[in-house]
Amino acid sequence: MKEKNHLCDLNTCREIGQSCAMFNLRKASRALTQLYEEILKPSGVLPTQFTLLVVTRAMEPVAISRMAEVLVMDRTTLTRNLKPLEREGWVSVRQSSQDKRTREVRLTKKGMRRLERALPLWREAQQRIRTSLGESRLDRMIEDLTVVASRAATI
Amino acid sequence: MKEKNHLCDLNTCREIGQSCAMFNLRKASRALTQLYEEILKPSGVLPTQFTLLVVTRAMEPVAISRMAEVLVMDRTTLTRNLKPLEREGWVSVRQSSQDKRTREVRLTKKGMRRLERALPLWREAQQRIRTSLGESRLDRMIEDLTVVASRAATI
DNA sequence: GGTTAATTAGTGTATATACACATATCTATG
DNA sequence: CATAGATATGTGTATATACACTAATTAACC
Repeated sequence: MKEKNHLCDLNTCREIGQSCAMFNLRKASRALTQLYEEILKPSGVLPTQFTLLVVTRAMEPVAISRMAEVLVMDRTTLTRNLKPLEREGWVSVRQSSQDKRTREVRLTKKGMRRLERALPLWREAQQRIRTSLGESRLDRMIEDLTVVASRAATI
Repeated sequence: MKEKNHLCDLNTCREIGQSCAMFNLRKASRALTQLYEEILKPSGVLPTQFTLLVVTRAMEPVAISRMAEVLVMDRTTLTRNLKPLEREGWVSVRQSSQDKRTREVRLTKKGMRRLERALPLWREAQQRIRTSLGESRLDRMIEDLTVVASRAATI
């Protein structure tokens, strides 16, 4: 008997480490983020910042809430994540003329140049993980991740 | 021509948002973490804290570096993530008697009780995403994530 | 046995994340 | 058109994350 009285006996906890979706997702996220961070380093752009530059470019001009929605990121988190980019002058965040509540994010020329500098490095990082995992497996995983992101937000 | 002169033309940036492994992994990670956080809330245990309790339980007594390695987490991050758990009295972190450099993490009785309280909620969260995705798909994804975590750390 | 290497860990600083709460603006309704 | 409800945003606070640097201890080598 011993341990078996507990919900969280040893075997259970070892099993959780291998089966928990959240744990494994966060772990992989840390690992991959570190890889991208290292490769992106020469460009002076951090992983999240690269993402924000790309999404800004793809959606500009875009309201903070709308952008946060696409990123599945809390609105207030995005506000704060944009600060370093504003400070560097890579993006501008200005009040909309139509709706004075809304603040619109845009990529600046400087931000565009920085993104151009980071892009080849991103390709390198992407290629490395792609080669290591195999194309079909990576594509499959990204598809799964997309589903998780949309489901988790609505379940 | 117009935009095509840039490496980061519109279509490229839109494509990156859909194909970047890092972006999609982080996005899914945020989404799933929010789901688990909401469900775990009544237990007073945050997602990362739940993970630390489980891993501590599975490995105790365990050195910080060893635990960080398993978590694919920077050692200094783990040191700081353990602080709230120490403050709550859920884990103890004490110098090893064998090696005075090493500090060993252990689950306390209080931590065990808290973990017992959180476990049913974790099962609920796990079940929800499992049902939503389908067992085989979730298992497959977790397998892929495990490979990513180990590969990314060594590439 | 003493000096150097390697190992283990913490701090300073900066970014990333989100909840609770507060503020400003807009829209719809009477 | 005044006001109530909805919408868009920012701040305070706490946790999560990692790099650069530093300190202490151990192991290895001569």
